[in-house]
Amino acid sequence: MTKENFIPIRNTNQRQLIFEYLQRTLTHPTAEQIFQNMRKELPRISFGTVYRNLDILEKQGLISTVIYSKEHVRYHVGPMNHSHFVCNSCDKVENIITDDLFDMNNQISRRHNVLVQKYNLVFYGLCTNCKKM
Amino acid sequence: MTKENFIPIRNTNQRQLIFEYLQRTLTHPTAEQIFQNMRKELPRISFGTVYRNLDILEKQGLISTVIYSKEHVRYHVGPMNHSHFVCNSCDKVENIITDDLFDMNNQISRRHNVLVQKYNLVFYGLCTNCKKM
DNA sequence: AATGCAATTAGGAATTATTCTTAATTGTGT
DNA sequence: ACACAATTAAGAATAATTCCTAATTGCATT
Repeated sequence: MTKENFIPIRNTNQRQLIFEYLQRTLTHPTAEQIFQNMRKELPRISFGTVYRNLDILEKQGLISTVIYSKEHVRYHVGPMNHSHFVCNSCDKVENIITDDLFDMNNQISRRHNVLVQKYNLVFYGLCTNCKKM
Repeated sequence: MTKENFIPIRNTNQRQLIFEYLQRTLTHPTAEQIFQNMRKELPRISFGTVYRNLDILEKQGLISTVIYSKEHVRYHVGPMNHSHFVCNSCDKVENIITDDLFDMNNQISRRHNVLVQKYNLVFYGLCTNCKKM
């Protein structure tokens, strides 16, 4: 990293609080939900600040994004170490342990001569409750 | 299927031509790209018609959608029998054969007591060309 | 502790993908 | 050929995200 293209990242209160909120929440909130929650602690926060900080936190590798649907991107702390199941009927989200796929990035990288940096795997269907009905 | 909730699907020229376009194209076009291409054959087609017909074709199981990014949903003919790799640098898309994951829907269904109907798996990274630079 | 400056912020406007509304058109069963 | 419901074109409406700008703030260096 040369001096010219090094852009320092400052520790701002907004970014710190957004990260702490993501750490303590168990759901995988949307940007809208994050914005609404941050307003409790930072009444003057803006949507732009939320989006910009989510991007920065993701670039730093501190959070991951999951694309569940075309309408909503979701965020959660830490790297992606599991997948998600979304119920088509009630929109509930479940975490899915997919250890068996752990080595997939390397496999695909080798097989296709590319560099896989991450993957996004989402299952859709009916959850335990909804499939009964 | 009872008589009351049976809604007949008519064979319209627009839907037929959209489907034929998807059959002959090798890329996985976005709704915008589909719209632009259809205008060559149907100069008066509207965006609403494209979206509505893509939904209908997907419900009929004739096409599938892939969510690559929060900006763009992509469409392609037939059921999802492969995954995709998207280059973070040049946005190129490659098809990835993932036969090994074929039984995944059933496995997850059993393990989590849900009904998995489909999955969406996208890999992100650097393609053969871009990783050289 | 004060200063300088670049990174960041709030606020709101702009953009973009998608959905909705409505009157006119068209496919299909009779 | 008719009737009627499904579909269409056209454009307005909605919603998620990005962009713009002037004001603010974190931090390195006095």
